[in-house]
Amino acid sequence: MSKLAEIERRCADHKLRMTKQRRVLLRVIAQAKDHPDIEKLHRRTRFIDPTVSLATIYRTVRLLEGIGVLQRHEFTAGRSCYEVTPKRHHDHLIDVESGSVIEFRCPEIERLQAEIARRYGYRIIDHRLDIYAAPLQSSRKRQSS
Amino acid sequence: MSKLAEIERRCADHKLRMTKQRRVLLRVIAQAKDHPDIEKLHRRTRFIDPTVSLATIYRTVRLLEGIGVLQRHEFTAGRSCYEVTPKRHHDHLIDVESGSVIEFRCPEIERLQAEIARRYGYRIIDHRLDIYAAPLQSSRKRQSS
DNA sequence: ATAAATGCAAAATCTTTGCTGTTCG
DNA sequence: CGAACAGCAAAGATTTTGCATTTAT
Repeated sequence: MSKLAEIERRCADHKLRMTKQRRVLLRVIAQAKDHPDIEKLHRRTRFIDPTVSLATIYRTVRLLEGIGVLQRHEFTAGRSCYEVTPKRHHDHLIDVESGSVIEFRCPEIERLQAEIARRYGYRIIDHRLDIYAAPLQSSRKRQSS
Repeated sequence: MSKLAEIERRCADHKLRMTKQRRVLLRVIAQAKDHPDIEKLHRRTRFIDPTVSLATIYRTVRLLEGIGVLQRHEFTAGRSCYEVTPKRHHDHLIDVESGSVIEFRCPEIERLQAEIARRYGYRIIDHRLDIYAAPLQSSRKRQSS
């Protein structure tokens, strides 16, 4: 099942009406390989259908976050960006020079977090681990390790 | 050396002028036991000296962040809050019911992060680990474990 | 048919900034 | 004295919302 079809099914499950604007936005979201912010989503959506308004992007993204289709991040202060909620959780390493984002998993860190929460008498609802880092060989082509 | 005196010294080191408004704000900052946002800082400062303006809070907080006296956090979207940069780094567990914040340290997690960054060819500039959690016995007095 | 969704513009929030007058050093 | 700082109000930036109209089911 394609990512797009899967998202559309989840929208249907939640009784969201499939308008033409939403169809376009969902397509943009499903195709995104990065973590676009609202402005990017709007631009990409408009490229396909210039009539889609900014307000609709905001409203729809908010809905999608509400039903768990999208996940919001705040890599830079005062501006949210989004990704389709991944099947398996991952955290993010943000390249402070290029702004690009690397996704990584570390079950060991997850385990330690749960342990910490438990120690204080809590259960984890959510967590966010963002690593801001600079390439070891700055401003050069990076060689593969 | 008191926390306040220490902060004032660091301001002097950076050639910041010690105005009456700053003196009051620094006192508020040094006394804070929580992670106040701009509005709280303004309110507390005004309580001591009602003439201090919001713009001054913003400008001074920004300066203080710049010289490393303050650290900014974004526990809730679209609103920054601050704490005096701690001597030893720690992360945060946010109680999603009360909004209160628990500070914790986990060197093991730090180590794993550094390892991850290195694996991808990066060195860590900064990182943020916020755990959002609910108390195990919700809405009750928590007993010590 | 009707409840939901859209577009537009206005409003709401949070933060920054231009300007003028004041103050620290 | 001169550069830095303060207050105020206006401007920016991002996000939300009221309202009239359109659309999916």
